[in-house]
Amino acid sequence: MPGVISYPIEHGNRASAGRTLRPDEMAHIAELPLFVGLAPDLLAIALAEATLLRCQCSEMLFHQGGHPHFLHVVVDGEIGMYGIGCEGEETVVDILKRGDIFITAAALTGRPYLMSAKAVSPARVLLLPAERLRRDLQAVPELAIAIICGLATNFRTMVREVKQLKLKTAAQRLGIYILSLTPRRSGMAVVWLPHSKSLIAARIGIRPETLSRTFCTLRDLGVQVCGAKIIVEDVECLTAFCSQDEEIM
Amino acid sequence: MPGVISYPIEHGNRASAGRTLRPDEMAHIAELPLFVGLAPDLLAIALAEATLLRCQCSEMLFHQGGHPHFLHVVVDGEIGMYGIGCEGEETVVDILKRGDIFITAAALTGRPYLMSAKAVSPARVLLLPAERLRRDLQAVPELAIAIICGLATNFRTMVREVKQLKLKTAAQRLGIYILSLTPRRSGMAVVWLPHSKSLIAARIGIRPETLSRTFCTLRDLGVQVCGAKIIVEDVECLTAFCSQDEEIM
DNA sequence: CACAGGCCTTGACTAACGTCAAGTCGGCGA
DNA sequence: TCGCCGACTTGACGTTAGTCAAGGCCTGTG
Repeated sequence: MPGVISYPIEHGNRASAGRTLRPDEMAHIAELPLFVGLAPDLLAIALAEATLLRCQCSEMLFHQGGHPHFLHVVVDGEIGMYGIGCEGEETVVDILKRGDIFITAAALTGRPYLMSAKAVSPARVLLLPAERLRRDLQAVPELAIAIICGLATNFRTMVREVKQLKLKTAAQRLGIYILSLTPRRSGMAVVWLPHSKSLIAARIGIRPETLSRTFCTLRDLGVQVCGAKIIVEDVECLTAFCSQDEEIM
Repeated sequence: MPGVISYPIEHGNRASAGRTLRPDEMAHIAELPLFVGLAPDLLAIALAEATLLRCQCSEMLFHQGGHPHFLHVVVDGEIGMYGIGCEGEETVVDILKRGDIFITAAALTGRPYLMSAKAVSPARVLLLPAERLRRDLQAVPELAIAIICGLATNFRTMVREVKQLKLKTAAQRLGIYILSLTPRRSGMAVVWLPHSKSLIAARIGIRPETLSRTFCTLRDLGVQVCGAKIIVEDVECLTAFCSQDEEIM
């Protein structure tokens, strides 16, 4: 598994993983969806033992199978969640961005990580000690509810993922991915791929070779590819091809 | 979509969905993992407006796209969670049994159902009004934590599902399914399929025809099929074939 | 400038799984 | 008992995506 086990340090398992927070960081963190609406004193409780981890691009945060000690929150940048197969095959289960909480499930239940995490851009990640958090949840109902909402959102993302994998073709999944990059609901759209094509391939569950070919398939539907720039001539046409109902898919 | 849209009543959307609880039912419900450890007075709060829904086999509980009004908890029997594609193709995302909570995510966030629910055996389902529950979560931290644990477990189930779909072949997924039916970790095992083969096929994401053929593939690994009875000659051999690490897969 | 190393693309081939169409088997009601 | 229906199996074939190999293109580096 090249590139995967070559990082010896698992931040998720280090007690001294990050630094304590500076005031400006504190302010930046208070604006995260998880914490907005939380009274300043409750925020202080929640962040009392929190630290901030700075990651370089492609740095591993932790490995599948390891044991969690922190709840992670993405403050900046993007984190890829990888599933690793028995022969070291990697697949990308999700790519998280600012505000997303991850491994809530592992951290709160004490079960081992089901996924590995790797920064796919330079990133900063807030670490909340799991044991402390479990106590805070009892004391701060608002925090518990925020965690529930985060977890609920993550759960729904996974359900969509399962449905897509079972009910859509590769071309449809790619189309859905492209559509997720544009706010436009009709007419023409120009989008830029935010990741390398191999990462996107792993994200939608195909090989890079297949991704190339799948882009060719979409060309007949008015999707032009030029490097990382994608021109969708008719968003509605692509939406129809993907049979995409945003709300429930 | 035969059999799916033919049930006009959506219990999930009816205010008078079930009956209030009898004492014996109350006791049966108090033993659910969601509620054990909850003090009797807190349990009374949580169940104050709860009702019990009795479902016949293959009765629809609600449809994908609908709007949730209740948190559902399986008290008895089994509930299939179905994803429905644009042409009416059905796939089974999960099959829930006693103790499992479902559509927590939809009920608590107020978003539409991502899945349809259908009883796959006669079943009883506890309905907790969503609005009431949201208030209770504030008042009863123990309840919030129980909900978090339930959601976390559900989330991890979905992550496993995604990893399996992306990293395992149909034969491996079937093997993993069979292994999930036996507590044995080595030697010989006899298991009985708890569902029809077409349901199992939808569960692991293949067609019924492919399931038949896949059973033939597993025969070479010492898996004998006789109706619903499955004999696994060597559990470890099958486990190795599936590259199955229970903990993290 | 040459060159190495990624990343992406393309082609030829293969494997896995789906589709369509019979056909079998067992259960159940008239 | 008969006949029907639904669930399952089997065969033939098609489609989709994976595999392997080669080559292009860009970028960073000596």
